[in-house]
Amino acid sequence: MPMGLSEQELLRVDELVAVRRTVKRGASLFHNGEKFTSLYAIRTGFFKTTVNTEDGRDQVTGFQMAGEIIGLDGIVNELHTCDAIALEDAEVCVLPFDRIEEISREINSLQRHVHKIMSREFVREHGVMLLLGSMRAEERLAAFLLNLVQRLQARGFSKSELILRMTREEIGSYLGMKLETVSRTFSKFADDGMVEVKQRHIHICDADALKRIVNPQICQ
Amino acid sequence: MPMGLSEQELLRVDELVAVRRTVKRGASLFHNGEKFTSLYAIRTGFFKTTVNTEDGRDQVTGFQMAGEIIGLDGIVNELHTCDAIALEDAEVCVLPFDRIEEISREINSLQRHVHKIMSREFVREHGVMLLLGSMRAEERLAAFLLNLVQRLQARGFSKSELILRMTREEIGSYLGMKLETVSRTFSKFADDGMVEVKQRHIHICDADALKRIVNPQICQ
DNA sequence: CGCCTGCATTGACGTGGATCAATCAAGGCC
DNA sequence: GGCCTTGATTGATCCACGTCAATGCAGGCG
Repeated sequence: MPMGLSEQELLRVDELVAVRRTVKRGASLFHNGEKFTSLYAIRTGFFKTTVNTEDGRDQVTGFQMAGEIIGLDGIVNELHTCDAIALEDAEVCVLPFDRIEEISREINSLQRHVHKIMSREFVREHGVMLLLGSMRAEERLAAFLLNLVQRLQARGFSKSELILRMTREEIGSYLGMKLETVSRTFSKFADDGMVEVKQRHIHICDADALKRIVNPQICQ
Repeated sequence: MPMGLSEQELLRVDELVAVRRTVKRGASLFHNGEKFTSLYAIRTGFFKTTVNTEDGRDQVTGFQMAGEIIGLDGIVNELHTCDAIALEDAEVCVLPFDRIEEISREINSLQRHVHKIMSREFVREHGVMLLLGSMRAEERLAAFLLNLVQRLQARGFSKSELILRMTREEIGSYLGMKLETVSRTFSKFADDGMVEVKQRHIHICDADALKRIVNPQICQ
């Protein structure tokens, strides 16, 4: 949330984030095709977003954790164009979009903040496109792990220990590979001593080695 | 541009789009790392945007034509995070971003319009992620051609005839495949009588067949 | 004009990851 | 406890696409 607001401005923002909603593990926050009214700020829990085409193709477009915003795709057509599914019990703030627009007309720093959130999402998606378009399986999984652990660390969790909230299949869908390949690549990383893998419990032993996989040139 | 503005509002918007800039073929509109100040609305010409990592990886993230907006990625960090290169001589409107924010605080429909432009870009990128993550080479190229021709048609051009402004390598970079595969896939489409290909001149003979490649189930 | 340069095409071959399939581990439930 | 379901691992095989390399084609220029 933006900084340096007056007391009155803070009140306005507070009322924006007043409404909460809980989502059980496996349940959806919104579905493809539903009317778009609000963005959602994740307070606790973990989500995936998936797009699906008429012909049954289906892909995970992102994993979101506490502090992140979902629903941005719905603004254009006032319809959500993806599904948001909770991967563990979650709580979100409901942010009615017309209220966001209204308040951000009054508070410049909120307006700027909203724009930055959107822009950050572009940068993230460009990263995913780079990953999907130009990396090999090992590079993808290494990049994925490093990204996850970095975001968790920013939230105060360990930078070497994590529990995956998603299945191998969901990871594969996100990274454009099959679940078997995800599993094999985890095993290879484990054989090479870079990580320890016990189902969804991951211990990163050698983050630098993972970085070297993603960035062979730079990290020598 | 948004509709239903008063005369005075129109004046405000007009002054926003007053400054023009021309970009020669091969030249850049902005570069990765440059300070972000403005969005750009393409008036004429054709651009590609590319992201590049420190280690020399490089990927085309999109092709933009008249009427489309580039530069959205720069907002977060006030730095551009990709390059925009003109693929033919081009002219753009320079839209200083702080002016956009200022005016959209006054004119609700402009604010909404800006948000929709951003959101549309998310939807587009989700489509690209789906393509990169789950489609095979023929499906990718068919989807690419259909998308291009549809956008050209919306601008009043033929829906069956087009001239590619980019090389096979750039297409491949965008679609996550090698230029040889792009070329071979074009040849295969030509053999099957779906398109005629003469270098960069493309004639689409059977758009439905292309659609069936992308969407086997639906289009029978 | 012939030469050069930058794309594009095409062929031969190798490989990374998909596919198919069996087995295993961990809950959840009666 | 035994049973069932869901997800993960691992092996064997296959093929789509990448790689390497030769050739063709068009435009620009001395």
